[in-house]
Amino acid sequence: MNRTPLEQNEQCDCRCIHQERVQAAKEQALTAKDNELLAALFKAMGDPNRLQILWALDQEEMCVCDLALFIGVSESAVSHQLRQLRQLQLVSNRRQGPILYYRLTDNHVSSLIHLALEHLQEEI
Amino acid sequence: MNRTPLEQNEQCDCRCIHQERVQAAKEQALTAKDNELLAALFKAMGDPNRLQILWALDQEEMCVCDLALFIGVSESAVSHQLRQLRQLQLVSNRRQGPILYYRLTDNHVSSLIHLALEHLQEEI
DNA sequence: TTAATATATGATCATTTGTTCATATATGTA
DNA sequence: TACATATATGAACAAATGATCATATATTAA
Repeated sequence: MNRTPLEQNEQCDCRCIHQERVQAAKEQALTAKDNELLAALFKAMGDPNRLQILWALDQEEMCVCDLALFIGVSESAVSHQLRQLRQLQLVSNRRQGPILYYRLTDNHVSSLIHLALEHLQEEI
Repeated sequence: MNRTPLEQNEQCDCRCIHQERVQAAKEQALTAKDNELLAALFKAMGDPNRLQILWALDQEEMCVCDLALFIGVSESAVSHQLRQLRQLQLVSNRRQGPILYYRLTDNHVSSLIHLALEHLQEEI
């Protein structure tokens, strides 16, 4: 085929384009920023270890050591993952002496996981 | 620190472990399989281009050419992404002559996206 | 202050990912 | 049949990812 990628507004009258559908899709599309943010959110939840962390924190707050033991990786690895989750504001922590207790920032993540879980269970 | 990762059932009495929390987390944990499947689902939704595809298909079925034009990448790239989404059964297609029209397999994906979007909007 | 604990962070590296390019397959038409 | 169109697929490669290791920081206790 060997074609260069099409520009956003370029039309191509030599292909099976449904121009009106593309146009409608563009009009109803998420903003670039929203799309990026949404994708980042799903991506953060899309790693097995991070998902285990989120699932565990949905039940009870835990410290880094607990989480490391729970999911079976080093504390450093957990800490790196928690940083990502913190940056996306999916988790928060409170300090009690030297220990940081992590928890879910709000219940949105929990809702998403449970909704997705329903999807899985209907699937099979 | 320089420690080897802890095994699933290994205890460590020299750290800040809350043994009962770890135990509870293990008891309530998702099965390994469910965790993997869930993560795979979120991961699939966690790429900007795939998310745009899913969002567009939530409105109307579209062919590969349409999608390529819509998100501004090559048809080959779209086809590769659609394969992933197909393998996870997030999208399905119907053939009409030489053209494959893609659509969302069910409305779960749509629900997930909209729920996540609410999360974003409350966030800001 | 010194030492120990709990966590964070930077560098490194192997693996994974997403795109492109080239090619293959499938359908329709002349 | 031959040819064009629509899509799929495999190889290759750059970029992103996630873990580990070594080290740094923060808190507490001696």
